Amino acid sequence: MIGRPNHGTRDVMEQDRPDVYAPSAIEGKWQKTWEEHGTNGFTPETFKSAENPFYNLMMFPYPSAEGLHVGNIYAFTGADVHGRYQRLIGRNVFEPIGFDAFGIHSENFALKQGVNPMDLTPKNVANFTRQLRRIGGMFDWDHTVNTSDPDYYRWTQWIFVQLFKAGLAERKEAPVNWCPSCMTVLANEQVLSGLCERCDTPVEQRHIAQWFFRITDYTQRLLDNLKTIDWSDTTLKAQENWIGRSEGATLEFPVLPADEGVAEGKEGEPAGSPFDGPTISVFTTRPDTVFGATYMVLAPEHPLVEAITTSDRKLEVKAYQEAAAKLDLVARQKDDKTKTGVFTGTMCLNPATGKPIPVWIADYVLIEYGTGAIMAVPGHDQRDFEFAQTFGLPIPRVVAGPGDTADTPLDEAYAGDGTLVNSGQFNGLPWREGARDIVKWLEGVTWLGGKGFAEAKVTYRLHDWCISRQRYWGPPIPIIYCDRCGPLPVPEEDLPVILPRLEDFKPDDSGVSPLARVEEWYKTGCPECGGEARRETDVSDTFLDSSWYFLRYPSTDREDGPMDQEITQRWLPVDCYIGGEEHAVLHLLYARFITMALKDMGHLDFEEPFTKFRKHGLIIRDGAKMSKSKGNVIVPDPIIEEFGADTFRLYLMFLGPFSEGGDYRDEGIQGPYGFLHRLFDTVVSVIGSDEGKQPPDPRVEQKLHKTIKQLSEQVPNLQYNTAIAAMMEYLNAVRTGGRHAVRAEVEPLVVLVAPFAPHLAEELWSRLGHTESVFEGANWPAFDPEKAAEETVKIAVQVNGKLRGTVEAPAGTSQEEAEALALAQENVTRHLDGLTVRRVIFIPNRLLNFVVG
RNA sequence: GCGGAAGUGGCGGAACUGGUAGACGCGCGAGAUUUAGGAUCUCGUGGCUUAGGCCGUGGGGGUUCGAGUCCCCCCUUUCGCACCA
Repeated sequence: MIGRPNHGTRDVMEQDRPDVYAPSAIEGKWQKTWEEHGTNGFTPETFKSAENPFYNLMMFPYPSAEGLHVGNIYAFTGADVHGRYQRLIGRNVFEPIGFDAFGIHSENFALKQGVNPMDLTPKNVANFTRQLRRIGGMFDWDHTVNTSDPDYYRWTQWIFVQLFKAGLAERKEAPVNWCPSCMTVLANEQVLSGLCERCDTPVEQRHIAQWFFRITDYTQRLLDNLKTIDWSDTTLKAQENWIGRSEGATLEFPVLPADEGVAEGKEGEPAGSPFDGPTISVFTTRPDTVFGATYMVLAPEHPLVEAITTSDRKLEVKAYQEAAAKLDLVARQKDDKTKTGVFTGTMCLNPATGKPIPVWIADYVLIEYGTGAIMAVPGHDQRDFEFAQTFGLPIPRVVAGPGDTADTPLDEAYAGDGTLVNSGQFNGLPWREGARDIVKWLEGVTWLGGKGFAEAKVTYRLHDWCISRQRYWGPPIPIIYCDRCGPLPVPEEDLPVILPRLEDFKPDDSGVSPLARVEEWYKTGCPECGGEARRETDVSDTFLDSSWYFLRYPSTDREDGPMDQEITQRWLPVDCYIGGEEHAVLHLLYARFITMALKDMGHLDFEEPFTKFRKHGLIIRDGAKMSKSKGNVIVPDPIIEEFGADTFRLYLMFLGPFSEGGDYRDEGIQGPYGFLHRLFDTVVSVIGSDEGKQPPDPRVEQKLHKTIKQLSEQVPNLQYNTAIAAMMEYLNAVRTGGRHAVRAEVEPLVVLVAPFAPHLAEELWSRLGHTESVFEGANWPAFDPEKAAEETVKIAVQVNGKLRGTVEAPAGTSQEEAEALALAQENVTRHLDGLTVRRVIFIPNRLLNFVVG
């Protein structure tokens, strides 16, 4: 009777047969109802006054021309199940969706197709909207955003202006990552192992004046707050690593004048007094090893290089600097690259030993970390060791590991625990104490106005956020340059600065945006003096668009400000955010920073935007990530057409643990499809034949309460795959042996399945005689612990830990009774025959183990 | 190198604080029903087996009455960061 639909045709034929499950008819009907009456039960009034608000957020998609892919649907379905569950337990759930439509993705695609992103984007958004409705999400279509809409980016620009006014946006010339293929600068976060995140082109270093957000002012807070938010562990770890706190010290190494020869000081006392020349600052996490610093290295780009290079070395140093500049980051960062470098001709004093040491430049020292200079301790740092070996520099030991003496030779750097040796008065100290004491000592060794040679210091890996992009498809940075008044923010009443329509929006290698080619656009008047001025022509990073979209959703009606105070207070921060791990350090970090900054400026009263964050896994197919090049991409539309959105949703959630992802197999969808069929048949079968008079079968009822209990624990924790398995098991129990189900057995199951298969649940709920939506009229069923309790249990009987039988007994059977029952079994007694029982282990209701010898 | 996750049937995956390994589903086998079916229903399905058992959760040790689960060593896969001083 129930046929596998052949691409919908069968389904259409069966639309007139009310006893047959016809997914597309049912889903069409309910989607229409939701469209007419709203998906989530809100009116504009109840939205403002929701008593039990739950903000359920998912990561908004970039609307590609290909349409929604399975990964999107997987993520949105998992989040939607969570939202629908929250609704069934009585929360007022706000579940918005929007479009991250600005950015290089869209622009590159438009370039490739030879179309304008202004034309392409609305088409893509319309297609996404259609698909999102088709999968049955509980999306709030009255509160949607599109980052490329002037009504939205007006406020993106407003945020830029606020940051500028707060001193958190600054323009500085800095070495930046330049992607020669995308022809734009990239944030550090967008460079992966020296390659452009987007196109895998090796990234070059360029010096361009750029706008930066001072996220580093917030480093410690971004780190400390991680302890206060409920996020997936791996995501917290990734943020912690990215922020990269290192504790150590900066040490000062006085530069010896080139012509004064070498004046050795006494050990432990810097030579010369008082010293008044320049010093080289280095950052180290191992100040305890300073006695082993036998040379210094500056990054080739270090500003002191030119000043300290002796005249005889100038040519060689210059050549090295140029060679280093040419190397792209990939080549420079190769692990197995042999160490190169040149001597500057200058010596420094090691402030601990008082001895002169040579200053080199080498590309293994990076300008952007620490001070761009290091003290090299070849005995205890492998990179320094390799360098010292290459250039024949001394490699003394200053830390002795277990079993080492001060003279144990080193055949590689020793970076482990140990005690200090060859370190003057600090010999014998464990290295940690040594580090502390040496810093304290060098702090006290002063020269030049009392400044010491050391200072305890914390360094972070996190850099300021470069947000300028020399591209077209983004919000213009709202800044005006006036020769007289300097860079000024666009007055707030003049926002938005509209992105003009350009027919030629192709980026070029000039280091400026295509907007710089449009004189009538960038020429403007100075907001201060009214004189001739020029707009900033760069646009801002896409990640700025997405750093605050969740703040806008509830306030999309508001036209005179980015956020409505009252609504924001009611709905934010976000109760639960579900998204992919790939944004663990990009989007999630920026969103936290922007939220903190807005809080400090008085626009928000909280500083962490996402109270709870859960990452979802990845759907793979044939053991690999879906990609066009591998040809293993699943196009969702035909599958939804064939099996229905409910089946597709259920299948995706059933594939594996939601947090881990799953392996998509085409045939696997038959399982959930059959389950929904059987559910439909079973529920339909109780209508008319049983109007709630018949009591449920006691065994089925017990199973029902166990199932409710299990789902009530697992669904809120996103453990969907096992929750679905439990529902299948329950339905199997209801149908065991072809028995006839009764209403009380199946009605609660309709509610349990509703978050996963909302259309079918609505249909069955209505057929059961209810007039309201299941999400309005039904409550998540409660379970009765007494009814969920097992009445009889199977106790495993073991002899010496090996299973020899099981006994069935009432729950709570005593050890004596259980033993008696077990000893009545021939298979048990046979194994005890002729042996002494030394001990009996009894775990009530579970296990009985005879220990014999 | 640093940081994290994971190795269980033919496959995806279950297994709470150590307590009957393989739930649920796919696939496969047998049968029923059907004009037919890639539909539905029933039963079976880790391996070996002398049919009593034996062996089985990446490998090797250990703790325990009992280990997928705890401890030690190793192997593999995978993700994030990475010449970060």
